[in-house]
Amino acid sequence: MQRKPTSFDIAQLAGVSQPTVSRALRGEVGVNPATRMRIESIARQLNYRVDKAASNLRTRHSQTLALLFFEDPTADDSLINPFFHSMLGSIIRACAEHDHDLLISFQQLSSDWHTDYEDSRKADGIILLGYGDYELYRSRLKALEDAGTHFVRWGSVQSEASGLTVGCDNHGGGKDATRHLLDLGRRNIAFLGSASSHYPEFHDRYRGHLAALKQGGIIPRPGLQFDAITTEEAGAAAAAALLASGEKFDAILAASDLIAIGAMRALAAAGIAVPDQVAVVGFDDIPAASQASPPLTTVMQDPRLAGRKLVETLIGRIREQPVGSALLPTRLIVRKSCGSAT
Amino acid sequence: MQRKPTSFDIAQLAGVSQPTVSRALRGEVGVNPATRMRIESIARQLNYRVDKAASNLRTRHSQTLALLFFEDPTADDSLINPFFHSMLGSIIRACAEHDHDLLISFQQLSSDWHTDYEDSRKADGIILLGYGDYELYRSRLKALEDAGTHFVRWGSVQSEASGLTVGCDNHGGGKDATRHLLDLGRRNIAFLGSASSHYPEFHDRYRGHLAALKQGGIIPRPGLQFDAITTEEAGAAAAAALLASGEKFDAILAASDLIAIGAMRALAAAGIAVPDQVAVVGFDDIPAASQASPPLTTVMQDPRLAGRKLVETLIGRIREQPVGSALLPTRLIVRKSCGSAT
DNA sequence: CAGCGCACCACATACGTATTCAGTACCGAT
DNA sequence: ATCGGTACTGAATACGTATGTGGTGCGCTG
Repeated sequence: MQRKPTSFDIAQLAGVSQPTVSRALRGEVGVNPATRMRIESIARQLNYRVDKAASNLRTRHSQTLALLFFEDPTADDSLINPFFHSMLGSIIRACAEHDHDLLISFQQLSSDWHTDYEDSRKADGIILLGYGDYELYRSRLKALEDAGTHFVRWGSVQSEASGLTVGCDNHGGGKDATRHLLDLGRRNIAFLGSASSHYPEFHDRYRGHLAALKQGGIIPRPGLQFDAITTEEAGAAAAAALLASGEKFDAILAASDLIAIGAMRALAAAGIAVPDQVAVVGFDDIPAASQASPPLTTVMQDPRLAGRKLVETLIGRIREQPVGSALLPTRLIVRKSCGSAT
Repeated sequence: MQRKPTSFDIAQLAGVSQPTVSRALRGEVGVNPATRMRIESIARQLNYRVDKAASNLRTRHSQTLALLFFEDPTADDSLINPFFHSMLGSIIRACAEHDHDLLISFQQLSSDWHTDYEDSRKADGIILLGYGDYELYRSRLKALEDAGTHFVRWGSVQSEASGLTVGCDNHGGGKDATRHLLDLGRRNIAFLGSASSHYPEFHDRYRGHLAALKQGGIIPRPGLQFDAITTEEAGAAAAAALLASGEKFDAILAASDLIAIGAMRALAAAGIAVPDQVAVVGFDDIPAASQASPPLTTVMQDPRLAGRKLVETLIGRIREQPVGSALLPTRLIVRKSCGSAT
C-alpha cells in the first residue's frame, strides 16, 4: 500500500506543473483541452482525490456545514423530536445536492458551541435546530452574529432574533386548524402547549388560534390553555390537567403532534371518545400522526422543503448573496381525529 | 472584525516562538508551566481556535468519522429506519465523548462512496449503517478493505464479511422470541421477513427462530415464512399473503418492528384479534413499538450500546489497537401483543 | 519583419500548524 | 574547571493545494 498520490505525482506523469493539475481538475478555463484530458485520465487511474485538508487550508473554505441540535438537558439521550428527524434527512440530501458535507452535533444550551465550529474552520456555516426555551440562547445568537459567523436558525420567523431564520407559518397554521374546528361546529377549543414567548413557535401557533377564534366571534377562555413541552408525557399531563380543571371543552388544538398523541392517550384513559366527544388536532405531521388511533388531523410542516430552504439560505449567506429569512407554508391534513366527515 | 488570530500572533504576544505555542496548547510535556499558562491565557483572551484545516494537513488526521447510511433506492427520501435513527443519536454522543466530529451522508448502494471519504482525508474512518441487500455491497467492502480504509459495519457478525462488524445477537434474539411464544403455548408460528442470506440479519433471526422450534420439538413448516423488507407496507403485505395462503397460524414473529406493526394492521383489518387469536412479536424495540395497539412485544437492540461500540471499535481500529468484531446482547421486552399475562 | 495579443503554462509563494533537530541555560557532580 | 544531563525553546521545514505574476510560443496584422 503506497503513499496517497498528490497533485505533484499527477503533474510529473502528465509532464506539466502542479498548478496546472490543480487548474485542470477544478475545471478552470485556460487549460488546453488535451492537457486537461490527459490529467483527468491520470487522476482517475491513480484514484486521486483532492486532499480536503490542504484544499481547505488554502481556500479558507471547508465546503462543510454544521448542524447543531439543541435540546433540553432533560431530554432522553437518543431521542430527537420526530419532526427534526425528518428534517435531518432532507438537510443531508440538500447538502449533498450542493456539494457540501454535513457535520452533526448535539449541544446543550449551556455549552460554548458559539465559539467553536466556524472559528476553527470546521464548517463554513451553521444550521441551528431545536425547540427549547428561546430566551436561553438569544445571547448566544447575538454572539454568533457579532463574530460574523454564518448561521441559519429554524424557528419563529417573526421574533426579532439575530441573524437569518427559516420557519413555517406557525400563526397561519394555528389559525387554519382552529378555523377548521370551528367549521366543524366546535366552540370550546382547548390549546395545549406553552403560550409563552419563551417558546416562540408555540406562541405563534397560539396567536393564530386566538385570531381564528376572534374571526369566528368566539371569546377565548384563558382557562382552556395549558402549558406543555413537546413530549407525549407533557401532552398527557396537560390533558389530565384540562380534565381536572372542570372546564367544558369539545376540542383540543395541540401545539405539536407529540402533545396531541399524549393528550389522546389521556382522553382514552378517561373514557372520552375522540373525535365524538372531543376533536383533536396536532401540529407537525410526524409519521406517528397517521398511525395514531384515530389518525390525527394535523398541520403539516413540510420537512423536505424546510431542510432544503435552510441549506440554500445558509449557503447563500456564506456566498454573501442577498438572502433573507423565509416563511414556509403549512397545510392542514384532515384525518379522523377532528371528526370531519371522511 | 479583524483577521482570525493564529498561533504566531499568540507567540508574539507571549514572547515565544510559534512551536512553543503549539506545544503548550496541545498539552505536550516539556513546556515551562509559567510559559504554558501565559500562552493559554492569551489564547483565551484572543478567542483563539486551532485551525482544523492546517492541523489536519500537518497531522494527517481529521479527528472526524464519517457515518454512511445505506438505503434501498426505493426508500422515501426523508425516512430513516427508526432503529437507525436511535443509533444516530448515540453515535453522535459517542463521537463527542471521544473528541471526534461526525460527518453524515446518505449513500445509494450504487454510488462510489468506497473511494471517497478517507481518500480525501475528510474522515479518519467510516461507520456503515443500513439494511439492504448485502450481496450488493460485499464487493465494495472488499475494495475498502484493500484500500486500507478504516471502517466498521453494523450488521450480522457471523457473516464472513471483510472488515470489522458490530451487531447484535440476532440468532439469540430470534431464538428467545420464539421460545417465549412456545412457552405461551403457541405452536404455529409464522415468520415474516426475508430468510435469504442476502439479508444476513434477518437470516440470523430466522435461524434462531428455527433453532428454538427444533429445541421445542416443533417441525418448522416452510409455508409459514414470508419475505418482507423492513417497512410497514411490506409487513402488511406479508401478513396478507399469510392470511391468503390459508396456513394455520397462531403467532407471528416479525423480523423487525416495522414489519410487525404493518402485520398487526393487516390482522386488524382482517378482524383478527391480537393477541387472542394471533400473538405478535417484533424485533428492534423502536419507539413506535410501545405505542402500537396492543403494545408490541419485541426483541430489544440497545442503540446506546450499539452506537458507542461502533465508535469505540472504529477509533480503536484507526489507532491500530487490537480490536475485533463485537456481538451485542438482545433483550426480550414483553408487552401485550404476545398474550403474556401482565 | 516588427509588433501585438492570445492561449497556455511554470515559478514562487501563501495558507497555519506540527514536528524534527539543534541548540541554550542551568544544575550538580567530578 | 569540565562534563553530562535535564528542561526548555527556536529555527527550519513539511504537509498538499490554490493562486498571483510573469513568461513563452504562436498566429496574426500592418
